[in-house]
Amino acid sequence: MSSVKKILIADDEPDILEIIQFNLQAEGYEVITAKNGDEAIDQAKRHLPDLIILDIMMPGKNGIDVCNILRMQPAFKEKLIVFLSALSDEGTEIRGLETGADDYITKPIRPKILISKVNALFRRLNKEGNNILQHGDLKIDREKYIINYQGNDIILARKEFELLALLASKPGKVFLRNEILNQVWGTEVIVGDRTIDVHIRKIRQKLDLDCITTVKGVGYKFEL
Amino acid sequence: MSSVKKILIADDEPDILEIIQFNLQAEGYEVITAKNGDEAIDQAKRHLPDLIILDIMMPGKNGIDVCNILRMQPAFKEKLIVFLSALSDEGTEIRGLETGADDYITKPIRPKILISKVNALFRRLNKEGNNILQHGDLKIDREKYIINYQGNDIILARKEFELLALLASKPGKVFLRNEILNQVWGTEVIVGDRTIDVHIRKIRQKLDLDCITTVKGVGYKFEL
DNA sequence: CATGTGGTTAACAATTTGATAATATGGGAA
DNA sequence: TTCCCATATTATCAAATTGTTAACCACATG
Repeated sequence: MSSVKKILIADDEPDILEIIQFNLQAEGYEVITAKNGDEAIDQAKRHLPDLIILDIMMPGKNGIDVCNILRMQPAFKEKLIVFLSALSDEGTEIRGLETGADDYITKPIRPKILISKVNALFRRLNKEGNNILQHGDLKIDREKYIINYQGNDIILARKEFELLALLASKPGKVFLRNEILNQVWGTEVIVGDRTIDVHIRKIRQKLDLDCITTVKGVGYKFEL
Repeated sequence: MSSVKKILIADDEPDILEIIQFNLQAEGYEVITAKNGDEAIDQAKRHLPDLIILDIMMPGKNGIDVCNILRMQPAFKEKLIVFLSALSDEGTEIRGLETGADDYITKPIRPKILISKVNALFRRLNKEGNNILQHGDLKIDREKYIINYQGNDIILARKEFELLALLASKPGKVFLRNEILNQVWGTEVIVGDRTIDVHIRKIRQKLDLDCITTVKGVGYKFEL
C-alpha cells in the first residue's frame, strides 16, 4: 500500500473548509487547511501535499494566483491542483482550467462527489506507474533510484539502495540475514556475513537518520 | 504540434450531440458520433479515439456499461473517458467515477466549460508521451528529429537522438541498459555494452549540457 | 572513386563499487 | 569482572562498471 496522501484545502469560508476536511479525513486522507492564498502557499511549501484544493474566490491572492505561483516551482509541477468555485461564474472556471489545474469542483459541495473525484485523481496518478515508497520525510523512488530525506536527495550505491528498499518495503518486519542475501545478492552469489553489516553501516551513515534497527541474532528491520 | 485528436461522442439526444460536435470541431478536434451504447463501442473500436464522451442515460447499453466494456480491452485502458449526465442524479455520477472515468460533465452543456475540460484533459495526457518534449531550454521534436537548446538547433544522429528522446521521455527515471537496448536498438540486434556509452558520450558532447546522469550498475537517466 | 556520416567495436584509462580482513565495541552470561 | 559472541567500524584492494579515444566498416552522395 502507498502511504497516506496529504491534501491541502484553501478556502476563506470556515464552514466549507470544515465540511471538506471532515469528509476527506473520514476517507483516510491527511488534511491541511489554509484560510487564504498566502497561507495556502505557505502550507504547501511546508507540507508538500499531494493534492491542493483551492477556492478561486479568496481575499488577497485568489486561487488562480496561488496555482500560478505554485506551478512555477518544480516541486509543484506534477502535483494535483483542483479548483473550487461557485457554480455560476463560468469565466473564472475557464481561466482555472487553462492555468493548469487538474480538475474543477463546483459549490455547493456534494461530499460524495468530492470524494469520488479525489479518489479518481489519485487513481489516475497512480496509474502513471509510480514506484515510490514513502515513510515520513523519507522517500524511496525505485524508478529514479533516488532517496530523498527532508527534501534532500541522497545518493546510494546500487547494493545500498536495494538493501534499503528491501527493508523499507515492509517497515517493522525483521529481515533475516538469509532473506537479505537472497533478495539483494541472489541465491547464486555467496558473500560473507560482514558484508551486510558494512552496507547497513554505509546506509546509516549517508542517511543521517536512525531508521534501521539491529535485532541481534536475527537480522535487521526498517522503522522510523 | 502533435496530431489532431479524435473524440467520440455518444448521446441519444441529437441536439446535444450536435452542440458538442460543433464546439469541439470549432476547436480543431476530429469528432465521431454515436447515437447509443452499441454504436459507441463499434465506433470506438473502429476509430480508436483519444477521448470518449459518454452520456450515461442511453437506451440499451448505458454509458457506464460502455465504459466497463471498453475498459476491459487493453486498447482502451489508457484512453480518456468522460461521462455526461443531468446535474441531478448524484448516484450515477459516483458510479461513473468509480468505474474508471476520467472526468464528469454535467448537463446542461456549457460549451466553454466543455472545451476547457477537454483541453485540460489532453494537456494532462500530453505531459507524458508527446512528440515535442520540452524541459527548460531544451526542446526535443520527435517528429522532425531536431534538438533545440537555448534557441540553437543541434543535430544528432538517429541513434543519438532516439537515445536522448527515450531518456527524456521520463525525466528522472533510470533506464536500465537492457531497456535502452530494447527501445532504441530493438530486441533482435545485439550490440556491445560500450556502444551505449559511446552514444551517451556523443550526446553529452554535442549538447554542452549536463542532463544525462549515470547511475552506476543500473543505467542512465535524464534530468536537468 | 573520393568523401563524409553514422554506427559499432576494441583497447585502454578512470572511476566506483563491493567484499574482505582486521579490529573495535557492547551486551549478556558465567 | 571477564569472557564470549554478534555486530560495528575502518581501511584496503580487487572486481566491476563506465568513460574516452581511435579505428574500422557500411553506406550514401556527389
